[in-house]
Amino acid sequence: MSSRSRSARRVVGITEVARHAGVSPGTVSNVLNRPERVAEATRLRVEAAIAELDYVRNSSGSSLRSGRSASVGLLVLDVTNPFFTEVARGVEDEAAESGLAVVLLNSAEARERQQRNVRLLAEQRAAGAVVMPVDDDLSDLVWLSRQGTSWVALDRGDVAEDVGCSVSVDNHAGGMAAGRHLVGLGHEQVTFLTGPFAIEQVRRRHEGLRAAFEEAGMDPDAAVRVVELPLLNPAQGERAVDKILAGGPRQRPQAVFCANDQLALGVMKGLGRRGLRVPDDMSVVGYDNVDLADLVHPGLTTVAQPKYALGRAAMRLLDSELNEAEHVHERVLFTPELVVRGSTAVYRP
Amino acid sequence: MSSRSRSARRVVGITEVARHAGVSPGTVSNVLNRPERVAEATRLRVEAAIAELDYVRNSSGSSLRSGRSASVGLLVLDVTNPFFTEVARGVEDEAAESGLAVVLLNSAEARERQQRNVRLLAEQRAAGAVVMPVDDDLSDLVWLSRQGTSWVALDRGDVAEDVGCSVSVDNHAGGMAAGRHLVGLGHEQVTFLTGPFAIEQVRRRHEGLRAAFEEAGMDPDAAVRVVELPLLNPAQGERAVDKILAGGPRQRPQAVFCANDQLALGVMKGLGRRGLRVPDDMSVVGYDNVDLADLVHPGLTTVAQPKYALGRAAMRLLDSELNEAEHVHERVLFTPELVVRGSTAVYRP
DNA sequence: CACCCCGATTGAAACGTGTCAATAACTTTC
DNA sequence: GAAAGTTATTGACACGTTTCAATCGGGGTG
Repeated sequence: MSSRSRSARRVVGITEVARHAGVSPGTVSNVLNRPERVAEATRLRVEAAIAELDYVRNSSGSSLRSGRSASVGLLVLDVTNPFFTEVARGVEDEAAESGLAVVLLNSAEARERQQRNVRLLAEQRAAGAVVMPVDDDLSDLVWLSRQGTSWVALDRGDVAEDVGCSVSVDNHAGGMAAGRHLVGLGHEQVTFLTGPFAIEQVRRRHEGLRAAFEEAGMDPDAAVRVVELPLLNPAQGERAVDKILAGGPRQRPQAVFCANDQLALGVMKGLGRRGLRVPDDMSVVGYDNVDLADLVHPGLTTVAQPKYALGRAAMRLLDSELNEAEHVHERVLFTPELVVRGSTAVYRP
Repeated sequence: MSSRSRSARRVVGITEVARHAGVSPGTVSNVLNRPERVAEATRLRVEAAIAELDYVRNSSGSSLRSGRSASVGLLVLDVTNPFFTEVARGVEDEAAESGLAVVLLNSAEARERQQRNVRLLAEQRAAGAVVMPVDDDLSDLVWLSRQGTSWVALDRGDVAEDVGCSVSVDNHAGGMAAGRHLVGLGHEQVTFLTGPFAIEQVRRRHEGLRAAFEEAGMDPDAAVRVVELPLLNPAQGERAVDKILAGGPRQRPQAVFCANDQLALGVMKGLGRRGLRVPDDMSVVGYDNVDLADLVHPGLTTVAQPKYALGRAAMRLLDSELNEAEHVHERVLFTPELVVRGSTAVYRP
């Protein structure tokens, strides 16, 4: 005997419920969607039938009919990155309140996977999407809106307003906050450790950092050195320590500003392995304020992004775009905040 | 002028493609689903029409017709937990190879949300699901299979084989590995810091830990003390340090075994804040081997779970269940591995 | 009592796809 | 060149839902 019992009872549809309650399918549909239009007595009868037959609505039917499904996609760059998972929580909570289902899709930082996911959303006739694009090329998304699925870009402030909505954090301000903090501590030689400059966010952080030095009357070209890495993960950060220290103790920077906490944590580990102490021998600043920034020792000074709020705002924006008849694209900008912990200290030559 | 251009061109269907290519809709369907049945020439003609009209299939139509959708759900306990996100990667990669779309749903450790998500899967007529259940009560899942959606339980080895498939890691062996390690280092007083014992996994780890002491000829009741917490997160771990140290230096345990890395990292922080050094004053062992276990200082000794492999195996199992005509539920068990880092050391009274 | 009105319900049509039996076109064989 | 066989294509229908114009029934009004 097989252990599957699925075919025992065929899944029931709206018509069977209707027959069972002695009404027409249309009435059942009304009970489900606009209960106020149906008389108390019949409503109760239908609800009883629904319960008795254990009817569960078939969303394929609905969305076939309406042309749209009631779910929104959330395209994240990387499911394993804590930054994105916090954002996901925000999106989910807000969506739940609007009665929308969230399907989380992972682009794994790969353009080709993003494209596949966008296509999937189009095939499912998703109502909308919250997207963190893998790079500056938004043509996939433009195509998506032509297919009738609206979207909101997340963490990408440079989206033109005639293309789509966006919610992001002021990266220039973030870089500047970090820079001012380091300048205030007396640092004069800083390395900016970053991912590819093709990513707009890190470019802006870099500019902000330089602006802080300029503001203090220092020459940013002399003060800020850049080390560019292909990926923003801890292993890369650890390996990059060699490059940071290259040139011997003479030219060693006094502080490292990392484009991301993962990178910063890797750097801290790499420094420790080489016998350098943080912050005595070198200060380290991260970006994002992931949970673990507070767990390492010393705690990581970092630029905090309002991750959860970011997610909520994006979803709220999307929701209003879905409901407004005439929508004008909007741009929402959050301001990040520096969180000072133990990984930065006054520079003592 | 509105900035939305969506209604510019109605989304095209299979019939319009057919007309454009001068064939019947059925032929277009064949081109999409069984291209070998259609003659080369017509196939090319249809493909040209598809490209020209930028046709994208409507999955609502397909799944309405077939009764099942081509996507599988992945129900995780907590999107923010690195353990689950690694598993998610495994599931996604395997699913991509089988041509299945993965929708990731978050139960947020809440029974009520799990229920909502299960219902959502039923409404979408999902082909299957990989589920990490919130607790021992699997009635939601039994209901789900009655609705025709098969599932594989993840990380829950006690699922009866007549109920469903499961893929899990041997928690008893994991607890035992940690225990043997601590015994070997000479520890005689260990605290097991854990989440609710209602969770089967942590019960088994506890048993394994005790078994290791028993094996060494020691009395587990005397050697192992249990501190139970409501949740398994870093903040809880940090706060629990008070309980661990309660009773003064005399009765202080020599080591702490945590049911989870997050907890262990919190404990390490809490200990550091109280001026206790790891591993000199106390050894700490975690469970999971998340990325960050290797980034803190000292590195966290922990029981590694094959997270990615776990996800892949679960998805593979689900896929075979979906394709086999006669399926017999299966149970797959992985063995965890102890990773020794700097957080544990020989006990020196 | 005829009329109208109004709320509640119905019936039919449509959404886009997949299936399958039936047909058409074409090839081979004698 | 006709019959038999093979391959390619068609046409119609079903899936479950929603919508909307049409209908029904009952109560109030003139």
